[in-house]
Amino acid sequence: MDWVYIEDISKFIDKEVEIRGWLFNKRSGGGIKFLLIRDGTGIIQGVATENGTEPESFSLIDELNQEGSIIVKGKVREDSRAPAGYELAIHSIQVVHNQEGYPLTPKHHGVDFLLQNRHLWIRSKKQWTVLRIRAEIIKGAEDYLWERGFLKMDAPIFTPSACEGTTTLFEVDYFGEPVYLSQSGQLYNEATCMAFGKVYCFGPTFRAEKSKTRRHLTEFWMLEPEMAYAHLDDAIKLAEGMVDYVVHRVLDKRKREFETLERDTTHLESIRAPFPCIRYEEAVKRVNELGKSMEFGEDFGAPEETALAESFDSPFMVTHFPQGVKAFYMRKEPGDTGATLSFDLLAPEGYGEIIGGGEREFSVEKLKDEIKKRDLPKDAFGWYLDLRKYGSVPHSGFGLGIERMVAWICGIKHIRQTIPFPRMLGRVYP
RNA sequence: UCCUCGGUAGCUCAAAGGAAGAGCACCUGACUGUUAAUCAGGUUGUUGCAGGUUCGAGUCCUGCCCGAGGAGCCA
Repeated sequence: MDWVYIEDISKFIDKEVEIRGWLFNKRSGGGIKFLLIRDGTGIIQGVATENGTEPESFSLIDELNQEGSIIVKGKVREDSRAPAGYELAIHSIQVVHNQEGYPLTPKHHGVDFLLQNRHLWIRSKKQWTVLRIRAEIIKGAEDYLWERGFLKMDAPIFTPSACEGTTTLFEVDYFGEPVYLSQSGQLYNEATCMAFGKVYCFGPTFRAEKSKTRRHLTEFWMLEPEMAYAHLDDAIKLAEGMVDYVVHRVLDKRKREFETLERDTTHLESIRAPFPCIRYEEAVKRVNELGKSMEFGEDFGAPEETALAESFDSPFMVTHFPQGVKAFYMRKEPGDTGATLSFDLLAPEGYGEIIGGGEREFSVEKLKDEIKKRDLPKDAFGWYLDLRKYGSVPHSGFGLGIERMVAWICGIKHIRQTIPFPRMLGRVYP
């Protein structure tokens, strides 16, 4: 008898199969018992009857508890009364492990309780679904880059100093020396892209900001491509092309998951690159027209960003931010406008900034000036300045926040549900 | 760091100064097509911690702890 996975069950109609999984829920109707069995790839309803099931297995069902691990043998059949259209006529059940008292009952629970039980919560339908979509989003984004000749070059997590200087860092004792957990792979990407042309890194990044909102984690995953000999326009094209590709691929490959989430995907389906693109000055003007007040030179606050995003029905870009709101390595716009060759890509529906990027400063003198102006520790940037001393070229790239992307695509309000184990202010368990 | 809200049974919540309750989970029983199954019965308490006011505090006051939403900052 073949051990099969539930996601493949439609290929085994009228066949005898074995499913190895866990009891998701059960209902009993006297002489007939319904088991919802999950195996990590899906959920199927198993039906046990007095006539069709071994007597020992049949009576054993009464003692089975939620999330007990079981190996079930039976025959697959189509039945419109079953939740997924297929069900398993159970012949026998082998109990691998059974224990009562599973904390997460199929009822409502509070946020704190669920987060304390995150290691179990990820078994529940909605969390499981979101994390499957997350995996597909990551694979899609990486495939998109590989198909375009990008190589994955991992950036270090221990770093000697800040990439952007302004945000708070987690300090770690490194054999007596202070080092910091990476807040971006950006600077290292610039080195690897001068060696390999087109690269990306994908890893966790850490921000010790005391942010307590639905858009923030202290540990989140960022996908950062970087291209040598590329300008702002090239980075923008890559970013919007990637978002377009990933959205449609996920809609195509994870249709069933979106049905489970009851996510209305009509606006996602209509997304087509290129996206609307406005300069920072225009965005500020627009925000003020929308009734939020905002000065030129400021970055967008959350309410301003949301108002702006609501005036578009697709993802859109804001370009040429002033120097003050962007990192020291962002290249200045030629012609002394005070703007940088930068862009943010914002998701609609109030999900905010999911991509930030631009063209990097490649003149060693201008970069030195900027480091001095911002009072950054210049010794730590020696190697970085070397990149401009030896074979410096224009180069561009961006960083994509995976969790915000997942939240937007899944229509999830809080980013904590878009990563298996969220790290937040005051929460590092489990 | 600041603002707002909250902490009562394993879970979700009610009890507006006067006998601590309900639903779910769990246990017992009924039911051969259930969809968070349903129905009947049963078990479940240091009301976050410390102090105060009062004849009497889950309820009012003070301090602390923990959590949630938001701001700033950011992806």
